[in-house]
Amino acid sequence: MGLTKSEIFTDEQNEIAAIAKVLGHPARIAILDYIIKLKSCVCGDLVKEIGLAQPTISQHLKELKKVGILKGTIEGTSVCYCIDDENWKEINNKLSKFLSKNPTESCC
Amino acid sequence: MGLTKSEIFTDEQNEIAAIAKVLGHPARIAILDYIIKLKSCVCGDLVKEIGLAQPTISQHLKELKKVGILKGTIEGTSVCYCIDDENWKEINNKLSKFLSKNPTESCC
DNA sequence: CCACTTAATCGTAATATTACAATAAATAAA
DNA sequence: TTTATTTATTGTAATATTACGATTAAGTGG
Repeated sequence: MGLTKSEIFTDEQNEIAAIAKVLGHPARIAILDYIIKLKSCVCGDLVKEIGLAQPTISQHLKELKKVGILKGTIEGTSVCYCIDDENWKEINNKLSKFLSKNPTESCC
Repeated sequence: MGLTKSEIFTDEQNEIAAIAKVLGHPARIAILDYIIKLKSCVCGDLVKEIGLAQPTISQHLKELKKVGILKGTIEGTSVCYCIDDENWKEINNKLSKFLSKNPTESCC
């Protein structure tokens, strides 16, 4: 046990969950907040800005990249992380679609 | 280690993450899908509908209740779970607000 | 009261996540 | 080449999550 039974859910359910899961950590929200605020790429000052060790930030960035929210381009010795606008839109659509599913009136 | 350093993030960041975290499991998405689809309360047939053991479903329901997405009312020997419409709206707003933060043009 | 049904809780095993020190890899600058 | 600088990776400890069997709790019907 301890392992999610993905096989019993639909692809859509697994996908929504996977996206939400990545957004389910304050460090990753903070990283996105920071990158979005600067409106441009950000490199290793995330480590200074957010109070976490460099390997930890690197790990979080990796997860954000894995679901496609971020993309990183190497710039000399540092790496520039940005929002992947296309994917962000798609992710936004998918989550919004899910969130707008609610019936107006629940029974209890 | 292994414990999230919530203190170093803003309340808003922690809140968004907490909501997303709960949505970050396909079983909980499936539960919500089912409850929303029926447009009315659902009791223990979630256990039949979704292929997970009763204690597991119960655990997931508890987490959905914890962040306020669901509310459960006892009906005789069974329990009726519904979307908490007020909270759902608020959660929708908070997530939508976060997702609409993205600048139109990223740098890389 | 006694069986039955339904859901919550407890205990626990398996796995995942979070965080970081240590180290490696890769480029830049001297 | 050597030395910084920057980021990724590896290894690992602490904690959290997921899932479920066993049990408990609480109501229903006989």
